Amino acid sequence: MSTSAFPLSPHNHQACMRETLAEAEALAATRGERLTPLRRRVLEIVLESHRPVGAYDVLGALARDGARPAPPTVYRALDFLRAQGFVHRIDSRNAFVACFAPAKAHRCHFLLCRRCGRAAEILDAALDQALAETARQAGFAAERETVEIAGLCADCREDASAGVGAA
Amino acid sequence: MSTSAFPLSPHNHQACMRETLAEAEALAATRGERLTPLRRRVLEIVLESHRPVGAYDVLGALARDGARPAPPTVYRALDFLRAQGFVHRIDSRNAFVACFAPAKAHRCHFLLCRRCGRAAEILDAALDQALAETARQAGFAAERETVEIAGLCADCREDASAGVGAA
DNA sequence: GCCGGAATGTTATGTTATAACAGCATCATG
DNA sequence: CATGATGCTGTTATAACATAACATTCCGGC
Ligand SMILES: [Zn+2]
Ligand SMILES: [Zn+2]
Ligand SMILES: [Zn+2]
Ligand SMILES: [Zn+2]
Repeated sequence: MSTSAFPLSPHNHQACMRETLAEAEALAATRGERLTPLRRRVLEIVLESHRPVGAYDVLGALARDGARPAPPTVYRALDFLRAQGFVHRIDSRNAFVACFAPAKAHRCHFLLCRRCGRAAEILDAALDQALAETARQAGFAAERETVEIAGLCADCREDASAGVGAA
Repeated sequence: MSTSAFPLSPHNHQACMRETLAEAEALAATRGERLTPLRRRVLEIVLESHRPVGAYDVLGALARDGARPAPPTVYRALDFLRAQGFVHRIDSRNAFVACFAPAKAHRCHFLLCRRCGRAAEILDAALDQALAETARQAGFAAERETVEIAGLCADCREDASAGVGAA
């Protein structure tokens, strides 16, 4: 289970998916929540990459499965997965990304690479602290945070400086 | 010109608007950019409150003026105003808010009150620092940041704890 | 088997945003 | 003044994202 800074470039993503899915199933069972076939399938679809996917991308993937669900079906599944913390929403992209550490309570802060498209969850106590302190100073009671830093990830910076231009 | 933490509850907003608009005009002139009547009017509309407004709200306001522009007209004006830093986008709300300190270079970080609806720009060096450090540690080259903290502002916390329920 | 609640299906519509091209204003230049 | 370049705005159409409202089905408990 990779909780590290940026999703390790060459990692065994099959195992990464499998483990995360198992973790989600265990959590749902513990909580008495029902990870139904549809919800599980939607989670699989979102887990397939570390890139945010749109709700209509999920819809398309389900359609290729043979089912032809309408948008509400997908949004409901995503709502459930979000409520369970299995999936997060990327506000700046109107898209959804899987959480690869759903068991660990955390705030949802992201690095978004504009080149490779990957979204990495940040787990940084100093940042959490700074955000909390900012709110405190303003007398503001924070309830939810959207923190999304867009730019170039380390891998893509290297590629770019090496003059490589992949499609 | 109020650059302070949360837009001071009882402030002279007419003056606040007027000064900010003048500042924007001066900046545009300095930069050789054209703050046309349409763009200026859109800025006025967004300046009318410290609350984020949707593009279609702006469209509605323009319609009430008598013109009946189509969406692209509004989005183009908003794009211009954003490029000039006169307006910021609130990603978590698909809405736009005026910048009341357009002359000052700054990152766009917001406090969003769910009760009064106001958006306050945060100018906090420690937070900027923490975000920069987070990116640096990941080897990430940050280009744009979305930082939006939603919750209850100080005024609204007081009102709530006083049991007051304003419309 | 029957009931009740949860999940999903279905239809329709609402909301946000952009592509593509047409027309017009403004301004420098000859 | 004509001319053309540029940039702003208008217009039409459509794409992309999201939800309301109601029907149906599934599934466990009785
Ligand atoms: Zn992986
Ligand atoms: Zn990258
Ligand atoms: Zn004001
Ligand atoms: Zn408030």
